[in-house]
Amino acid sequence: MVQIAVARSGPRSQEKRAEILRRAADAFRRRGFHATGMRDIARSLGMTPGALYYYFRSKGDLLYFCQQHSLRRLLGEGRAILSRPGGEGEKLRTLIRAHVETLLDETGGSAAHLEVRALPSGRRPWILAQRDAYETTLRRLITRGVRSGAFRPVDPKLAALAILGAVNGIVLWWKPEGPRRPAEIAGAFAEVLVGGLER
Amino acid sequence: MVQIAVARSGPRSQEKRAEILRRAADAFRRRGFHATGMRDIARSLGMTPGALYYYFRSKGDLLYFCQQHSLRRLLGEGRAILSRPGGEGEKLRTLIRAHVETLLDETGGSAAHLEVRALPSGRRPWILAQRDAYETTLRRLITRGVRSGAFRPVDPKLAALAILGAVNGIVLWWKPEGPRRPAEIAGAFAEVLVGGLER
Amino acid sequence: MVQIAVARSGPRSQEKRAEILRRAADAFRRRGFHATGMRDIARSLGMTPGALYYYFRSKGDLLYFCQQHSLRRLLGEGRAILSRPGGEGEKLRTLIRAHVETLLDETGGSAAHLEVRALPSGRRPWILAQRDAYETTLRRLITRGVRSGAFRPVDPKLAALAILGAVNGIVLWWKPEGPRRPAEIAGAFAEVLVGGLER
Amino acid sequence: MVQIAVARSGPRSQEKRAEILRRAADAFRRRGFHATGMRDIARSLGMTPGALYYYFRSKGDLLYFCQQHSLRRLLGEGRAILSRPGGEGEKLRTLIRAHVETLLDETGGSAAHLEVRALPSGRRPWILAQRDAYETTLRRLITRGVRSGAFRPVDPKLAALAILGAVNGIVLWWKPEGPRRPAEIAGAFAEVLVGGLER
DNA sequence: TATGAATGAGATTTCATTCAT
DNA sequence: TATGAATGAAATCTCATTCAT
Repeated sequence: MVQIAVARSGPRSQEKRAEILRRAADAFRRRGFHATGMRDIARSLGMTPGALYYYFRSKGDLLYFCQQHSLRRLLGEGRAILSRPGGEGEKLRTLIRAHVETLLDETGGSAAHLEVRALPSGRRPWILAQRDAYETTLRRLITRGVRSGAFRPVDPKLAALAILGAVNGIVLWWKPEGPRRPAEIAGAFAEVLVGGLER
Repeated sequence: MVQIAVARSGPRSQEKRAEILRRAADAFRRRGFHATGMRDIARSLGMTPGALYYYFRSKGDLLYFCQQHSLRRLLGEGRAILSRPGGEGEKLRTLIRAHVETLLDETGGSAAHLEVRALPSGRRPWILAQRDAYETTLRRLITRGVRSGAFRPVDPKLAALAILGAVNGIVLWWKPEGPRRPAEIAGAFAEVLVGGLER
Repeated sequence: MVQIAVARSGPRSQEKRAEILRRAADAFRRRGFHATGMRDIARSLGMTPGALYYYFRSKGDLLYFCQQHSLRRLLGEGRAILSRPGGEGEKLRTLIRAHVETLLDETGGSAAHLEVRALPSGRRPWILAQRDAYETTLRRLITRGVRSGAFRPVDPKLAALAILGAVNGIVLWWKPEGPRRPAEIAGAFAEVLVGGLER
Repeated sequence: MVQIAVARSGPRSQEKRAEILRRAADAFRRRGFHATGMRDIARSLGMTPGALYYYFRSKGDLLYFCQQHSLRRLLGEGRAILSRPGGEGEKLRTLIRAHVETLLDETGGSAAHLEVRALPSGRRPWILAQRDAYETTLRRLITRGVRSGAFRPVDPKLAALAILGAVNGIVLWWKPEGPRRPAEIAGAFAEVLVGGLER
């Protein structure tokens, strides 16, 4: 089930596909989609550019599967968190922490879900739908918190966007070799962002 | 004084330069720097691509001056706000509102200051310095608030990055033709983001 | 009569035309025809590129008139030298010295007659004819010297080309600010080319 | 050993690289570097312009490797000649003949070492150094001849430049399809430049 | 006479992609 | 499965030239 994100079209080794996605995601995150060439990705894998096309149809598909992987994981975690018992504040903190840690999880190579504009148009709808679903999950949690009185009466949509912007923005400055560990960042962001909602 | 950002190299009408920058910034914001061609910018101005080079040395320079314009304005406003009397909470709200409105001010054509990676290397240091200066301004305000007891004991650097991520992220989804006015967004973000810091 | 090379089409100040040609020739000599832009020439004159077109039809024409000027002078001197009394050896030495000094005469700005390939096709025949005429003059002098016994029995055409190659090549390395004066070079070349190296 | 000039960066068949260099050198020699487009070179090889970039990084590099090839060969021959026994006059004649034949050797595709100004700045120092080394070789031979009394007391530097100018100038007028064979030209030039014209 | 502005053709170069082997 | 080689479209940029003023 875990491999669904990656498994496709028969024999093509899933491991290799996953490895490629990891490197691609890493490159996209560091340099941006357009500034990253297939050459760069291939070189970082010790392959030739042509070989990548045995595993993926196009550069756009590479981006698509990166984002798919990311979003699937985020959405899974998000829904799991929502369905647990507990107060909205605590749930939201947990969700933000999970989001940050997923984003910065190097081995997962995720975090490429920002450059939606670069997606091949045929792939975009699916990603947008998933992204909306995730945003909806988040918004629903906020709405509940507002209703229950746990949160102040904010506009849930804008609050959700503020939170997403803050956490997604991390990838623009964070570097694995930098001083801050993901958990530290995750905790601080959860505190600052949820504190603003709670009464 | 506003035009300083734009005035350079003799006659080359500043108005035209400003007009070009506006359109370029708009295009960069919508499609991203790499996905925007000189053709696109020229067409939106009713010019030929070559004509742009009469006003700007390169596409990278176009980005540079967009960012310069943006940052100059943000920094000016930021410093002005800090030097006024008042509590840190209120100042921070004002600063966030000003930031959002600057970012979304279409006629200013600003908001392109996100794609630092795409800057020509010779131009990057200046932009990074200005960006750091702005971040420092924000961090300093937060630090003061923490010291004065107005804010909770957060890590000022991470708090600043959370706020900046949230507000800068707006340009990724906001469209002039959408339902929300800049002022509305500005107010909501200020509330959510500052509320999290205040005791 | 002297101005014929430059005077054309009525009022257009001949002085200005001459001044432009001097600068153009200088630029062509230093950087080569293709690497020299109309901008460069205009800037060195304190003009705008457009203004040059008031005086000359095209960049190719600029080259043409430079070469015309050069060749006219060389040919005039060459013929004068030939018609004087004296031995062929001495005449050839004088001709070489005159050629070198003309070539390196900065104020004359000549020496641009090397890049024949760059001439507009309509202008080429005239230049080629003049160049041939000059070469013929030189060849004739050598032929006479061979006949008179002053020179060894060389192939006059190849000998002429050797001499021309040697002297024209000077512009590829000589710089006004360098240590050698034109007269010094002229003398040395005349000696080596006419007298040879061996005793 | 000959291929060292060409061997680089892995497989990229050296034969193809050499073939490209030959054509490029030929085109540069005929039309000049700036007047030769990558299109021209590609067409003469039955390729697309883009394909050239699989073998060479840039047009400037094409020029660089042409010159490198030329200079390596010239320098090798020059040094070999100097180290042989014999009188300076005879050695100089041999060197000039070798130089001319190398220059006009079509299959070698050499002779492009004149347009130093067009070299990419990073490549220029190497070429200039090699060129200086060659000139030094020649100058040294002349100096020895002067000391030994075989040559008249000329300025060795200027004499060397005269000889180089004469032989390099050949490429400006020589065409493979013309009437004179390289050996004929080589002999005549050697005779005139070493023996002079006068008896 | 000269300028600011613009044009349009062309140059080099990049890059995702393909394909025979 | 993978590679070397090649393609072709597009991108940025340059530059001689024109033209209204």
